[in-house]
Amino acid sequence: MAEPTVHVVDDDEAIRDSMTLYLKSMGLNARTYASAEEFLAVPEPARPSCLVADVRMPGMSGLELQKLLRERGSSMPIIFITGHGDIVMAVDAMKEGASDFLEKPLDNSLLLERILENLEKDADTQQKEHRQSDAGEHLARLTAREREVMDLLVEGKLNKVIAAELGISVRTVEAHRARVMEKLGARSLSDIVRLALSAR
Amino acid sequence: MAEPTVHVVDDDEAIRDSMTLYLKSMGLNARTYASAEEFLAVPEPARPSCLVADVRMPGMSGLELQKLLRERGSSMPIIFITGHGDIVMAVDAMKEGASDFLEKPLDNSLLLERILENLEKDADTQQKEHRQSDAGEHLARLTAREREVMDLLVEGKLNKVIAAELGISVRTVEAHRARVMEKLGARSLSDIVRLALSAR
DNA sequence: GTGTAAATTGGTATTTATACCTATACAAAG
DNA sequence: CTTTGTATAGGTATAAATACCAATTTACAC
Repeated sequence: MAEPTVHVVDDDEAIRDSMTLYLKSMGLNARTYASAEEFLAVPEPARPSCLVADVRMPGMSGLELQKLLRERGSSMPIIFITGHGDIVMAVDAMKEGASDFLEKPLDNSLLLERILENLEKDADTQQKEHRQSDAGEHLARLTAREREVMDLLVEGKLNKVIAAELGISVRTVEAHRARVMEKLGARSLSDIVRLALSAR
Repeated sequence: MAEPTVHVVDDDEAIRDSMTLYLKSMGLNARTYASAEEFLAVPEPARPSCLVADVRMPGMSGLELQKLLRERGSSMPIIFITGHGDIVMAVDAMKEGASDFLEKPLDNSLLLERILENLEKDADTQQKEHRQSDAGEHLARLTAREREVMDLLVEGKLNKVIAAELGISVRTVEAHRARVMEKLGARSLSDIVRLALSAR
């Protein structure tokens, strides 16, 4: 597993510096960005990661950054920090999937605790996503016809039923079925079913 | 599906009355409770339901009520309302799985909107939970031996392999397998696999 | 056009699973 | 003691899947 990293996005240089100093003193990898735009400009960080972002910043706000990341499909945990937040803002952020919402002035040990929680959670998330994308890649290797046959197979239909539904011979279904098993590295029907279910 | 119902828990009678009046005028079923204790005293409400609870109340607080319900395994959506809340309180509630956190004075149309969202979401949740408990009940009907056979079956093993592993004849495995299919109402192996996976 | 991947179909033999049937042994519950 | 449920095992016949083999057609890219 890659080195866990904390990504700090805040327009206030003093905060960036002190936070980085603190996190590094606690043995954590930390990177800083002066704006949401700067964070988005770098290649997607390796996981497990945790984003610590100010809500109010010149340019793109922390909440807009969150929205963009989620649309982009990133599930990176986000801890918001704010000097002048209110309940509505906090609740909205949480509903959009923020992990936490802390007020300045920051309690460093509290922040660290939350960061560690989220790094751990993200490691699990990453594993799960990895399994899913593995399954997805395997499925992507199937041709359209093979995929059709597999879907019907997963529904529990017999080769002869599949053949009838697709208007082809049982022999052809058998051929496709064998190819599906081979491409997916499955040794039994239950492997196929599990793979199909885990991929969605 | 049962009638969707809103459960209002607030110690302020004026708020209970006005909210009930409003919700009923909008065609919703509403029940009121003067305290968390009173809500807990009644039998668990039918779903889909949505709980609207004040945070600060004499006796048990709204947040304590939420904690208790979650421990009890209830997934009922909860909308908190509060007159003197702060960010920490709201964030904690959201992290514990609250659906929303609104401040008094309440905007009735906003509240209604959130309630409707949550009733809809709860209908889905209920369906999902129903399927899961169905699966669980079916599995509970199996004898220990049948369950053993089923587990190996789900792992993709052939009858003869199962027979060897359990030290019994293939015939017996076939008998158990047939009983499993019958008890679970499964028409194919993939039904079994799906059921086994959805039950955990 | 030529080549490649995909989809299609067939033969044969073997292995598995299924659908019926019956039957014995044992333990717990009535 | 009898009944019920469970686990065990077998017979027979059919249906289905698998493991090998080989072949034709079609569509798309180079």
